[in-house]
Amino acid sequence: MKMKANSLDPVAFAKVLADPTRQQIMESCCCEWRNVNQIVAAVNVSQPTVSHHLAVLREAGLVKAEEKGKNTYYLLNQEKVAFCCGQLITTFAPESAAAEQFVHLDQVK
Amino acid sequence: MKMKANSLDPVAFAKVLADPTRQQIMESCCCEWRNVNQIVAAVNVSQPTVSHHLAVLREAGLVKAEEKGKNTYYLLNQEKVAFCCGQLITTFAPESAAAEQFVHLDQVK
DNA sequence: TTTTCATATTGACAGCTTTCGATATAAGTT
DNA sequence: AACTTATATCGAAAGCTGTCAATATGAAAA
Repeated sequence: MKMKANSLDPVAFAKVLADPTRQQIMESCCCEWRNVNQIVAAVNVSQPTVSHHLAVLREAGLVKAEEKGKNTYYLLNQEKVAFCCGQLITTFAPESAAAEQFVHLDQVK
Repeated sequence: MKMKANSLDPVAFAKVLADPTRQQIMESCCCEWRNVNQIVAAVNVSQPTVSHHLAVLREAGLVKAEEKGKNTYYLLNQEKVAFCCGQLITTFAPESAAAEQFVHLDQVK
């Protein structure tokens, strides 16, 4: 059974998501590897601000980073997002229809 | 088809969740109606602080409130939580296994 | 109607967060 | 080696947020 090293508690997860710029960044690297300049072009803030947000996302394990020459490419960690959302649902919507899908996560609290 | 009056965008939803006290409050009224004193007893902050957080949750539509004599009872809106988590999943984990369950939400963006 | 109890509101303060310009770092280019 | 390009880090300013004590409100109890 695979050991899940870097988990992310529901408060920390929500804090990361609780910013519009960060959500824009997440969308922009959701499904394709994007370098910082591409992300800067997609959101309306300065390059240092984007780097700051990427650091937050990196530290939370919500994006994967890959250096390639001069560039650093980022990709959203969709599986981690899904896992954290599953945590939220089992905790705060345990009796909802949606919760059934996540029962197997078997929260240890 | 039922019109969904008060939606909640993903940033606003995350902001509400992005506080440990608020998550504790949500847990304490997740599955049973609780009055403010009961909630105060369950979390380690003052009564005004709890009232403040309950106001935030109320304004977001994430709790239902019911006055009964001197007391006000609160209950977490699990379906709304589930819906918002579904939004997060379809937006930020669209290629995950979990996303398939939420496809029917058919995001209008 | 006075008192008590439950909850909400107000005002203030401390700490955190977002943002930026300036600068550092470090890799490729000339 | 000097220059450019890509990204990260630093330091500071502005605004937001959580918290509390004090107080207001409003309903039931005495």
